[in-house]
Amino acid sequence: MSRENLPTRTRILEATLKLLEDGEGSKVRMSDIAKAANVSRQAVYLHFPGRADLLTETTRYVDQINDIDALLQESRNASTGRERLVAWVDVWGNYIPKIYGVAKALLAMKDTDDEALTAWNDRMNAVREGCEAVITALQKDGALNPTLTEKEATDMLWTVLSVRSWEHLRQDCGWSQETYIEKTTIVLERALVA
Amino acid sequence: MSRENLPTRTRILEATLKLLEDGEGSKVRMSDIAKAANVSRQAVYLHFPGRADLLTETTRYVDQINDIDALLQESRNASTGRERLVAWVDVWGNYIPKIYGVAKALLAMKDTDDEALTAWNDRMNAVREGCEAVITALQKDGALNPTLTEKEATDMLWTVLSVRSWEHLRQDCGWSQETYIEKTTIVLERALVA
DNA sequence: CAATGAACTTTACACGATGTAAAGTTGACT
DNA sequence: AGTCAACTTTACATCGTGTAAAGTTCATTG
Repeated sequence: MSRENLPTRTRILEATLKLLEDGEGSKVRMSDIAKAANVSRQAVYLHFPGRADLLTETTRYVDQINDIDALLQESRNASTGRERLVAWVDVWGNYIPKIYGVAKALLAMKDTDDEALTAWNDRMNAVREGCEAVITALQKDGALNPTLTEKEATDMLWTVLSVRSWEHLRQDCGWSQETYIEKTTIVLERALVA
Repeated sequence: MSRENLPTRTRILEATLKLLEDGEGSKVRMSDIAKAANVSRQAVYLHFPGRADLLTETTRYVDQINDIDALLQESRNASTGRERLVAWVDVWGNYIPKIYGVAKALLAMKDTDDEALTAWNDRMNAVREGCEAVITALQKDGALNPTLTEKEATDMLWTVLSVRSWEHLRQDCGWSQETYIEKTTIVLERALVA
């Protein structure tokens, strides 16, 4: 296993990621992560100040692995606003499953832990900017639903594309990822495009 | 204060409700509730087996106070499917703020506590039935967006009207309750009505 | 070749929250 | 006076996070 040769810090991040990904709602504890990374529980605290930091570093790790910047760039290439909306739903909507495990853990922490809250808000504001860019493009085309302001449209897009909505549709409603992308796109087009 | 004369069980429920309502994300503990109800912490366990039970009983208490059954009935009076959609968004959308405090606490527990999960699912399935009735009415009128099946439309409506979406729009986006109702209605009409 | 130092392990403990257990208090009703 | 129900008080078990400090291992370097 190549895993044994990785530096400890990386092994901890990988272990965290793995446990959060296939852990079905089961609460992942620091000791679980340590065990999975083959280090002592204390070693985890040697590399990360606390649980919140570990989780936020893990999201960064995921972003790095998936080269999120390149993905985001992709959706900016579309020419019309409408195409850009479709591309954005595709890019972000298909990225959610990759971060879901960590996101869920972070979301659960943000009610009690300030650092987790800040970390989560930072990431979600980045998503909001993506949404805003789409709406601006639509507006420029004169293709924005006139009953919504740009802010309202951005917020609505942001909400429908939130991790919570994805979770609801995929887990509680049993939708496949394909259906999620397809139907969400349809609904958003009708809702936002004039 | 009339509060002093109420039976202990009710006083505990009221205290729980109050704390969850104005507690700004602050975690409400059993001891906080006991203190607010003017009883010992142990007395709470005398009336409710545990935290999860207390929270679910509190939601029932809220439903009772607000006579939810009457409210739900109201939205069934509309004649056309479209009117029914609008009425439903109005009724349920305006009910969410009343349960939000308790809902949030229950949502936070459902990841770790099975009883909380069951209680929450029960309540949300009732909401889904409301959504389903709206979509069925739309379909009967031949007014349902033909690119969505009845199930998909129901799920989508359910998702947009979820507590999480309300939370996102009202807290994270800073929308007023009026804007929430108004814009959500507009978006859902465009998305679901042919 | 010893000495140093970095990276871990081991052991132990403090803290906060839920929940359990059991003995003591109070007041009404019989 | 005695009993019962509805509490209070005190104490303790459990779990997970986080802190503290001493001990081990091993590679580097003077």
